[in-house]
Amino acid sequence: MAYWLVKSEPDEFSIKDLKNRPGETEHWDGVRNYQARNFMRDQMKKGDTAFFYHSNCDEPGIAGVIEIVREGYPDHTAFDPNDPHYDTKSTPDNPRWYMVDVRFIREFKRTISLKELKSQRALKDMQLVQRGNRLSVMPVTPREWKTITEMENQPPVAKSTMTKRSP
DNA sequence: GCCAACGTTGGC
DNA sequence: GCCAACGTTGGC
Repeated sequence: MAYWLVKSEPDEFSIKDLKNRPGETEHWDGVRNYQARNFMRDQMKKGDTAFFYHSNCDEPGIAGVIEIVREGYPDHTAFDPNDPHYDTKSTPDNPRWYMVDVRFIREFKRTISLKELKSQRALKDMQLVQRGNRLSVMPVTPREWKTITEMENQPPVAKSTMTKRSP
């Protein structure tokens, strides 16, 4: 089983929104980047798990875990002229964009913030924390996965607060 | 095939 | 809202 990370803006679609969907399942549509598409179309497998990352919000970071329940198939939102992700170059006969179906597994007890991920030496090579990274679907190594899931149970304590004295 | 212009992402 | 870092587009 492979590990992944997928990004979504919580104002548009959050991990809570996924949990509230029928069957806690939804298709991951709207990806319009070739590298991300290739991952979904070619490499994501049923049973793979992924981190649900909240981007472009107050506290960017990983909010929980989801599972791939259906492998890559054409993203029909690209065929819909009324959809914001409509693409005239994608047709049912020759689809350009793909999506997968995902199911909610669990929400982390706390969001593991991007800031915290960046501060972890073990994650310094992770694609997510590299400068200028904009990819919305990316692989996560088993080691990175383990590191991050363990971080959930180790609430970050800022050094500045550790040295503070009680009044 | 080069590259400038443009559009988007996403942290801050 | 700003802007750096990208990806895409299209003229040549």
